[in-house]
Amino acid sequence: MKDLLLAHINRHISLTNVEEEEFKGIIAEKKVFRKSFLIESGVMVNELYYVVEGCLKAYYVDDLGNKHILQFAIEDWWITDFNALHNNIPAELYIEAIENCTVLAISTVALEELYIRIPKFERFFRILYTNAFIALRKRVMSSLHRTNSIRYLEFFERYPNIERRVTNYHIANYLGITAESLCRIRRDLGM
Amino acid sequence: MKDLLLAHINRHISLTNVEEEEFKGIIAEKKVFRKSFLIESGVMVNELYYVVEGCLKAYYVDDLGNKHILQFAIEDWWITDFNALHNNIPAELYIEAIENCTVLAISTVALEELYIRIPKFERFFRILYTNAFIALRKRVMSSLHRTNSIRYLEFFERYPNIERRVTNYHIANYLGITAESLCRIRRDLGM
DNA sequence: CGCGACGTTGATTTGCCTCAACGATTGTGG
DNA sequence: CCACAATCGTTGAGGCAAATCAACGTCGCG
Repeated sequence: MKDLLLAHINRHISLTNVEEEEFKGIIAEKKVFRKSFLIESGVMVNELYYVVEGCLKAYYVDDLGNKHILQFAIEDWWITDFNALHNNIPAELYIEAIENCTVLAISTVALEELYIRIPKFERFFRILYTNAFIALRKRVMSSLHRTNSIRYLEFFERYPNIERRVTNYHIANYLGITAESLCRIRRDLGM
Repeated sequence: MKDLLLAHINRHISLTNVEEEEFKGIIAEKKVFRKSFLIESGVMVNELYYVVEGCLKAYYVDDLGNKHILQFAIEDWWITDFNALHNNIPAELYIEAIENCTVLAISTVALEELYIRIPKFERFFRILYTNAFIALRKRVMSSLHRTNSIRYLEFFERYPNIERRVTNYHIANYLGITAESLCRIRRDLGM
């Protein structure tokens, strides 16, 4: 269970057995059932989540009550309300399970202490956030300057394993277009 | 000159005089004149740039030859082709000076060595990339789910000091809309 | 001076949203 | 296990916001 996460981490840094054990001490397994929430708007956030199994979505609700999906997460992905977590402000996002999930929760307070004892973790998260930043820049390029049809195809390249696990409505929402438009795009693409 | 950068870094970590001197050793001052390039598409990238003075833009050119501005940078901002830098692939972006600039160049090879000697820098860049990631998520939310008029106003909140330094054409391009549309938005807002 | 970059306005087109309807599928409670 | 409700995918009609295309005045610069 926690080994999946350790393998993920060891792709970027090398941990000794002692360090692995110490890290295991600050992570806790959580089950989240379909339609229930890991984070709800307004709460304080102090954990980062790594998905071991299942599928979740992060969305916010605007002034008009419309939901907007910002991120999906499946196995081997990270999710939380990063803005709330790092700036110690109440969550703006809802993080809801689309399937029954198993996640590993990491308390940032414990993580901060760990950074001091084992700076290698600082390195790991530097690399992780750098990669996340780069991936988001690609998404900005895609969302601003490409047709919706191409953006739909790019979605599948980026999330090849999500297609059958979320509805088209979800994908349309993530792309910022209506479900009807997405349906017509799919028709025109012969899908 | 380099003190501006050290002050920037010391907002997140505390460096001793010795560490500051060591860091100064891996940064080099560069002048970039208006309309000249810090990075051009196709070249290999091995430096990160901190802007001491001036204004630059990062853009890419699509298959149809259209430019798309991804980022501006002014004093106290960082800029480079992060994807090319971190994945050791040729640059996709052009980084061009809009004004005559002074930047500080940090070689990532030297930086990697510094991370090992002084892990505090790993911490600094972890925090820097985390903040950049969070800021980009806000931009994604803005670009996908808000009207162009609101996005234009949000641009000024985010870049309050850029308004008089770049043309409306640049801003429109950054927002992914046409200059004509932006002009009409400005008219309707009474600007 | 003359050229090019920039900002602005108008006319037309177009892609997407909105609203509405309906069949298929899934889920749920009696 | 069936009946009914909710969700999902799909299609059509109509409208709107922004793109496109075109034109023109202003400004700064070589």
